[in-house]
Amino acid sequence: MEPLRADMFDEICPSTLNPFRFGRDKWAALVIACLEDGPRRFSELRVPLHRVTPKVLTQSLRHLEQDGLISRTEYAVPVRRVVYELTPLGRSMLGPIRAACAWTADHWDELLDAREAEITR
Amino acid sequence: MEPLRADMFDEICPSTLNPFRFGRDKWAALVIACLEDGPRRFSELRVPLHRVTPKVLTQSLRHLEQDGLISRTEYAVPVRRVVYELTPLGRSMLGPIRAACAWTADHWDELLDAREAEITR
DNA sequence: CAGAATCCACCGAGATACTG
DNA sequence: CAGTATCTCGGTGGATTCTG
Repeated sequence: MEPLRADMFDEICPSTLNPFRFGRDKWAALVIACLEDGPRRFSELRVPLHRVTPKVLTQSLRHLEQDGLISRTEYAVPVRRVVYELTPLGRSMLGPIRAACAWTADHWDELLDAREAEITR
Repeated sequence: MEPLRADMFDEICPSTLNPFRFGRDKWAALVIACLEDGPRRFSELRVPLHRVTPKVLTQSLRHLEQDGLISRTEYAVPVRRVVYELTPLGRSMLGPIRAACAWTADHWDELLDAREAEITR
């Protein structure tokens, strides 16, 4: 599994232009995206989510856990490690999420146009 | 086109249990649902959305309009009427929305269980 | 009828600093 | 390493009252 890139969410995410939201809070969708390829450690998640403070990231992870979408596993040896992973329930969300993302990609220009027309009005 | 029922969204909507959200604000998804079958007047929308104050409903409608998802048309005769309608862009969202709603319906019990397990912990 | 104006409470989110 | 503890601030959503 490849490491997550630091610029994974630069520029566009999260944008208010996107009319779809997943999870309870602002960063939930990005966390889910990070976990698509497999389990990740807290510090691994912090790389692409470097604009999120640890407090807020923890909050988001707790919410996802409370909703049964991710699981949290703690190891003490050889060093302290906490691993987050999509549950089967969380993984089953990926289908509708992909449908929504495809729609957004297809209509991004229209969304942009609508917002820009509003500004110049 | 049938009138919208007053109990259309009673009981469950909007629930924090649902991990999908459409539009920018709390009520956007319900407005879209109301417009699925065709154009509706402001006062028609107020029937199923009776728990939403007119100010907040107007806000939500304005947001949807700014995002190009609905259109607003005003008539003065014979009486004042303002009609809201899904744009083609808004209508094209219905596909992914249905996918998300189907997922939620399929996994509602699991979502409920996860939240309840959290409470008793 | 279709809102606008005003005021207010809450909560999500961020900054900063600290810890088992 | 993986978080907590405070504090703060702004924005969303709601109650109430008023209007072209």
